[in-house]
Amino acid sequence: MSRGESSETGARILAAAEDLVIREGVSRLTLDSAAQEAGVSKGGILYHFPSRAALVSAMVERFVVSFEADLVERQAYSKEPGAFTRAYLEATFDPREAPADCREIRLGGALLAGVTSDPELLKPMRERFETWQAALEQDGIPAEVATVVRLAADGLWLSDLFELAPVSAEARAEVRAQLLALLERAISNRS
Amino acid sequence: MSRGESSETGARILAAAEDLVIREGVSRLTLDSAAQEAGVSKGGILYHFPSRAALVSAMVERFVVSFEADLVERQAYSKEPGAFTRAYLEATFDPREAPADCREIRLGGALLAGVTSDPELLKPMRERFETWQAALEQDGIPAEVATVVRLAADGLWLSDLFELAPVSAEARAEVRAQLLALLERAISNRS
DNA sequence: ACAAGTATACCGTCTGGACGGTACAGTACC
DNA sequence: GGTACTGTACCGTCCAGACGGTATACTTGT
Repeated sequence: MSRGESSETGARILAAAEDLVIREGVSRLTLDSAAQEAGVSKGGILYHFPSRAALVSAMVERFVVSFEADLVERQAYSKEPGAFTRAYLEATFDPREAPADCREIRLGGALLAGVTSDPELLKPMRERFETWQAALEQDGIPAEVATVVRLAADGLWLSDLFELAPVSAEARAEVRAQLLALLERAISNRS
Repeated sequence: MSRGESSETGARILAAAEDLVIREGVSRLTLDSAAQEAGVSKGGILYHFPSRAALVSAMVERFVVSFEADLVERQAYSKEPGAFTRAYLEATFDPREAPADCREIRLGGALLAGVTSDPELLKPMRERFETWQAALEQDGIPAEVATVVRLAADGLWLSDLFELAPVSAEARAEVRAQLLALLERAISNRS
């Protein structure tokens, strides 16, 4: 289907497209603008990604895989109860790429927002969320506690994305502590 | 700027546009499609809303006002601590228009997703969120508890909107109970 | 009372630009 | 001689917005 990021130029195109999407949103991502951003011709883009949709799809895929990797890393293969829930919480509250604009997080939202026209493009993201939710429910703590943590984390993401009353750094730390306390309580209370 | 919904036809256009957006997303809202849906000509639309952006903007405004009214109604002017937080929680978990697909909630998300191209259109929504967040922080309970509730509610909204591992009705009730318990604990523990 | 003028509420066509995608000829490197 | 492009030219579609027109109601001067 698409040569994608297997090649050097393909990866550069993808990265440039991501920059563009983060800066201006998916709706402003055109083949021409992406070509310009990547320093490549339009033909060059279509050589690597057979259509605009394929390009967007590759971005979604990459985003999902990246967050997934973050989760795995944080969990560090711990099997303790609540480990996955904690990883999810921390991955959202203290993103890896803290520097300034938190590229990855913003990208996800821009993508999320931009692909509503074509539900097919959201499919990989939907599938991952289902997987994560399932993992949360099997995390050795009550499912409703894990779900509360997940929803709050997702809510934080939402507020960051669209800048809907974003939570300040201090408040964020307090909220994080509150959720961790909830988590600890659930761990020590389990039967 | 726009005659808007002050007239009968203006309101009909707005309602028709909302239906269209809920069904197909903002990207599919064109002047032509809206005209057809409303049983009005394209010129007729532009008479009431001077541009497509004005139409979308009116929808955002209406959505925000509607949710706001829901909050006020649920709060019923109670001044008890946690009243606003509880109202926010319940407005999200048990939407007024329960029937089927919950029109209002879906509309908000479709709008949210669709207006990323023009950040200006989100402004009224941003302002409201700031107001609500401020109210939550002044609700007579610790701000971090109120914020956790808000974030979880927003997270639920997000998951519904994009169908990202949506929470089942039973799980939703349990999560709601969990958050209410957190709220009650905060109320009884306040100094 | 009645013509003339004016404002309101639309209708429907046209245009110009943006964009996705195609086609293809050419280039440079390995 | 194939792989990896560049560059240009072009097609078809979609769509916002402009614009000229129309029908009806309401006002105003006489």
